[in-house]
Amino acid sequence: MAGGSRESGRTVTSRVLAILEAFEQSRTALSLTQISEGSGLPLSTTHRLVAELTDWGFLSRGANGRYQLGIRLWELAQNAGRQLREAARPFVQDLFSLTGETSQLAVREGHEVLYIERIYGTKRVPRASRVGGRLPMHATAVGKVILAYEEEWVRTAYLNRQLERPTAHTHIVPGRLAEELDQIREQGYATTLEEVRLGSCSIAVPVFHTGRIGAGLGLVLLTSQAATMTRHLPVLRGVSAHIERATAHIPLESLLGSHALR
Amino acid sequence: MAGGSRESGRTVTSRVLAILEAFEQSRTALSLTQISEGSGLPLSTTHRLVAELTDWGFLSRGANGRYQLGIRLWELAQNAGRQLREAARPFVQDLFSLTGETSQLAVREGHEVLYIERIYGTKRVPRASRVGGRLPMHATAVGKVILAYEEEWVRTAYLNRQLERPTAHTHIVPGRLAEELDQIREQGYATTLEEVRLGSCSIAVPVFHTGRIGAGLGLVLLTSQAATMTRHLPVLRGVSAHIERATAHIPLESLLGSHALR
DNA sequence: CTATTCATTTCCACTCAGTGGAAGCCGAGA
DNA sequence: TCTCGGCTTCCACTGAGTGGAAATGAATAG
Repeated sequence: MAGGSRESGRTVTSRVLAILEAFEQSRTALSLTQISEGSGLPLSTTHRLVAELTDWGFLSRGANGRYQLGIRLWELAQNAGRQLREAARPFVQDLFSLTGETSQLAVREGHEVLYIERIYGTKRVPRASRVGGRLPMHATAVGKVILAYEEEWVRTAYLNRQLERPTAHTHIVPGRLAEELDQIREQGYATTLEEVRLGSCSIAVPVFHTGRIGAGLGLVLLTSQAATMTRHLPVLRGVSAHIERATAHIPLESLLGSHALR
Repeated sequence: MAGGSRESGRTVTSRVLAILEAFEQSRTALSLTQISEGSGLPLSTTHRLVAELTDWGFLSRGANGRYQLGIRLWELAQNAGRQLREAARPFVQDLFSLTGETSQLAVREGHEVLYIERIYGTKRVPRASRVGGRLPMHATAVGKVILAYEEEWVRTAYLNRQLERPTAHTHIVPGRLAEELDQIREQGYATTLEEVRLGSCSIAVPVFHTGRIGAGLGLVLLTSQAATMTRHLPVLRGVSAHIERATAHIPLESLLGSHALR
């Protein structure tokens, strides 16, 4: 396993995966040439591999000749972390039903939070996150609450970097952030106010798993609701406790902390 | 492209994909040996490829040494059909909020319905389908409604096979099914009564896209509700119309009908 | 503590699948 | 008709991939 392999050149496997990952950057369908450029592979090689991936349904080709990730890939990937998501989902749904606010569940992946569940209606949607999407930890409530309860070395490593600043309200001074995390751990919840996107604020509580922090459960609200956000705390805590119970028996080592801190 | 390639042996790509697909059969984590058997590859080959997939996060290894599909794969695959799912999701959420019943959206994939959205709370859950899961079309309301509006040759091809029978209530006589499909097209909705699983019934309406049938939108209820199911029709139709409007601009060729009828 | 068994990991000489430059093709526009 | 850009096909070369076999490790019994 040794060091990084990502040099995107040696093995066939790496070429195949590089092709798939090329689709993460752009949200539109890609032409063969674009895939070739995005993956750094010669055109003819790309052509051959793409054709085979398409055969298997891992890529699909639209009417315009462009390619997209295929439904087979999606279908297959639904099995990843399925136990966890299926166990947690109805509770997140309950959280939404009880609050009427955008509800989300996220875990840490490296230096970011990865949203694994997100429920919202057609009404208010100040969306920044999405299921399967990532955001920096220090800009989100779920991220901060996870970071706050993480082991010390994770916190330290995290703060010891250049921190992104999505909006002018994002806290990026390491010292003050460290204090904020301490306070979060004391009070048992985290909040943000327009730190990832203007117009929205958020609040989140921790979800524990086998004694360690496992995930963050939170709500996103319009900034106008910021003052009264904390009224949702009882519900958040109740739902969190339910999720903890429902997922206690599920082995997560494979999901969490696997990618340490890249 | 020519004929089928699935012979699971020739190319490296096929070996890699065979390994990934090995995880679809079993819901538990797999040992190396199991993956080797499941994919039909020699152990040492499996070992090498699995190691590389793990490096990339497409597989992950639990504490017990067993492998599972990795979160990276899931994350990547969230981009497949994302436009469609993100557009439709809040409306399915609304359907759930308005009815309080398990709400689902499904498309046709070959001879089966593939559930792409499913929303339910912690209460009643007579679950048979799941997001990313498949069921035979003739046993489900969403499936029947899709089949009913499909082009003639699709219907014919479908009925011209041995039809599975999950429960004793499943309709599997081709002639009678054809009649039922005609009736569904006339009345504009389909129902089932314990046809996929005892204890539950369902009702579904069509969702059109560029003039053709695109998906099925439905509810699953307890059998005790069967008699009054149709009271949800107005809501179902309203939500369906909203989904049609919201997805009209999204190109779907790449999703639907791609895998004709395997 | 040793023997046995079964799963995983490592090794390495052989060879065929994969490669990619180049040429051919095709459709759109001038 | 000619041109251009992107896609597809071809094919001789070669090193990435292969897989049998042996080493290692973990688990259990004797």
